[in-house]
Amino acid sequence: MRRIIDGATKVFAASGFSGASVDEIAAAAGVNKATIYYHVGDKEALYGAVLHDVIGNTVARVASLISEEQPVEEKLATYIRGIAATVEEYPPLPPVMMRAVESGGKNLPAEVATDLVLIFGMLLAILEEGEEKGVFEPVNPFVVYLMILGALAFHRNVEATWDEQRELFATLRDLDAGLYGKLERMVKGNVADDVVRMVLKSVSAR
Amino acid sequence: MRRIIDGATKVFAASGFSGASVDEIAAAAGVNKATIYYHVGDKEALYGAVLHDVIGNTVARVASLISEEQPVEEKLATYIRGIAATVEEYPPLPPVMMRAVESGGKNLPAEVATDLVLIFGMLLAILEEGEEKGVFEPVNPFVVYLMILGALAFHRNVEATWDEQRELFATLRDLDAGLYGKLERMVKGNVADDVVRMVLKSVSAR
Amino acid sequence: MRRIIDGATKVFAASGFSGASVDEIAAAAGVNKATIYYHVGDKEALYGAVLHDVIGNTVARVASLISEEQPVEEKLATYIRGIAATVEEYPPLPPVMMRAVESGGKNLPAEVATDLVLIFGMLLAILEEGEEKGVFEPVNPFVVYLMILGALAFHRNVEATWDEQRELFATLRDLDAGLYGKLERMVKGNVADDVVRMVLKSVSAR
Amino acid sequence: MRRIIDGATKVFAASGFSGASVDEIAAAAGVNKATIYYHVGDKEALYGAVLHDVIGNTVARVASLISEEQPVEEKLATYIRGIAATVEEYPPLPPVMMRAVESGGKNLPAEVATDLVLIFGMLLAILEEGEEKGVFEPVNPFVVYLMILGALAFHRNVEATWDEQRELFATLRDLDAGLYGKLERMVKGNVADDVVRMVLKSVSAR
DNA sequence: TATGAATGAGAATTCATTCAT
DNA sequence: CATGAATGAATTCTCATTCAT
Repeated sequence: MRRIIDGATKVFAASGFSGASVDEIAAAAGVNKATIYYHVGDKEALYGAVLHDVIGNTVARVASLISEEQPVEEKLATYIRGIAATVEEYPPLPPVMMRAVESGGKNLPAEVATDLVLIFGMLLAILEEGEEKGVFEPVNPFVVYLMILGALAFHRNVEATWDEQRELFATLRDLDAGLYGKLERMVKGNVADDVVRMVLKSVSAR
Repeated sequence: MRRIIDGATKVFAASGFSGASVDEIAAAAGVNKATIYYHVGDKEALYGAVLHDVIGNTVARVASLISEEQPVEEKLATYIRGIAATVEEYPPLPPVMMRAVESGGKNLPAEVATDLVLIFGMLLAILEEGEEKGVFEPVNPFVVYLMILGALAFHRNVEATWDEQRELFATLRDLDAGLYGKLERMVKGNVADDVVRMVLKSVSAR
Repeated sequence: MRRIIDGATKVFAASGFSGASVDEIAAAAGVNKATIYYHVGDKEALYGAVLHDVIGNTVARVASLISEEQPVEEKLATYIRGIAATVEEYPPLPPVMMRAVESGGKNLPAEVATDLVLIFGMLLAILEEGEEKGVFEPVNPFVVYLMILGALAFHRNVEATWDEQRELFATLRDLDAGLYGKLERMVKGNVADDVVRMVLKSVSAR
Repeated sequence: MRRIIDGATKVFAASGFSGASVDEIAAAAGVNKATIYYHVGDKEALYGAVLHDVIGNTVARVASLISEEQPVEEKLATYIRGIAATVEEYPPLPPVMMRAVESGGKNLPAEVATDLVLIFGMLLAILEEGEEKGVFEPVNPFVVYLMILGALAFHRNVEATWDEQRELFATLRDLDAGLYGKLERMVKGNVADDVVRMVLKSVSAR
């Protein structure tokens, strides 16, 4: 089971739902194709299992990092860094989460929906606490959520493939070497701190 | 040609690159499958043509909205609202862009990479101008770019499919009606203004 | 063992040899798939066991109904009614027998062939006795056998599924309500008596 | 199209619906497997097309043989011989028809149901005419239909596979050489005349 | 005696692509 | 410029069978 989920996670993350083939997944997992069907069910069920595994783990991890005693700003920072860290250690997360949201629930089992709500609920609680304490000003928590996720998800992705795309951006490099260099530094830099700083600034009272 | 691109855009947006079938696209476009090959080339070329059409149009539109005379904060607001408006009128944009970035350049022709850089370049120019004028503080422009795009893209997607997902979130509604109601209001609300406000706040000097 | 045979009979009758899956049979029997292999052997052996069970029982039943003292016409009537009664009580018989004959002996073990010959031999004996006594005229016993079996088997099948097919024959009903009504009465009527009458008439001397 | 239907007819007749593989059919038809899907649709549609072709042809043929001027007994004989002749020239008919009826309409397209009703309607008309003219006595036409079809269908099948089954009946041969010889003669004999004679006798008035 | 797990072989179906017309 | 037909190569999924426990 573990091997199946891990293999599938890798392949789904690399190629998306329709891009991934069950053959490929079986090979990556080191099991027979039929074994996947025996234990998990069809491709869609497998996809759901992967999402639940990946996102559920993220929820657990981030929850464990935040402690009640922290000041609320720190909680928010921890939340962002927690997601960023998971992303760092666990590259498949962003594409998988992006698809989960983006697929709009098609192929999205209830467990996964719950996971997504849970992880959002954590942020909501932090923002409400901050607002009550007068530390944060009223904001749309969903927008904050989307900005954090969007930034981390996109970034990780671009970073991961920057090198492979060297040719793609060759035109740019020839055209405007300065811009190219700047872009490269941004892409390769540590984005988590930037996100923390910007989000904190944007929600803080005053 | 127009019909082919439009049909393909619809199908690619709905199903992604590997999820879309040339048959489906031909049907959506109302042309024979072979005609697509005659005019555009293979599936990858078709995908490139769609991306170029969609993203290129966005670049042009946003560029036309920003005038040199505007104060830099307004330029930034216009930029964000321009992208939001394109998204509003042109639903396929976010999934297409998300997949373009997410696929990490696989199936991504050079033209499209250029488009993506162009649209980022516009933001970069605005942020640099703001910094020079002392209106903005130094930030990682790429992070800003990602936050804007991420928020708008994710949001549009969730909004578009919220109603279809009603069942999925039924558990949540039963569990915590308050949270559910809040979430619904956030999802359905006008997100562009929130993004503008938060981004401006997060980049402004002081 | 009993449970296996019963489950398998049900499934084979419903789907035929290749249409039935061992998984389905195991589920219908309420035993583990491997248990079937342990007790019976492979699918073909299982099929043989089912046929032997079903047809062997029919042979025994019909044989027990016919007594030496009966006049030969009554023997023939008893034979036909015996088969009809078995069919009535034991719906899987006709499809199983039809498939057994129809498959042309593929998957047909020797035991079952013997059963089929035995049941035919009983008819043969009756017809020969009738001929000797001058009650029946010379006929091709095999044709008589086929007519009896064919009529009972087909009928049972059509009757069993008439209601499910209502839609299929809707066109006919709209077209020619009279014919439809007649057909329905024929299908639902007691066919055994009709077969007895017609067969007796067709074989009787003069 | 012709080649596909012919190949499929051969294979379905030999192995039944689930026993037949689309690969095998494609090979028998001498076309690529995908071509079958392009022209006909899935396996079930293919099966329906075969049934319609086979049974529809039978209807047409038998109808063309019967002329209005014939006395009604001859009409009945012609009807039976017409079906027998079709069976003779067109071996796949019986198993295919048996399955059509036996499947109870599952997988049975409306066209085919119509065909079956048509061929039965012809017999019905003959029997009613005979009854009106006082030549036939009242009988259940459906039973007559089933006896004719059953006898011809089973017979053709047993005959076709008698030789292949030689081993199966070896036990019988050793046991009762006389019975075996008789059986063989019956099986190999011309059954159509026997059926005509018996059916005519069983329905005739007096 | 019974079973959960595993698997190689094959089955149905789809798909991107080509080509003659 | 357009299209119906054709196809090789995958792709998803099933199945009969085995085996360690």
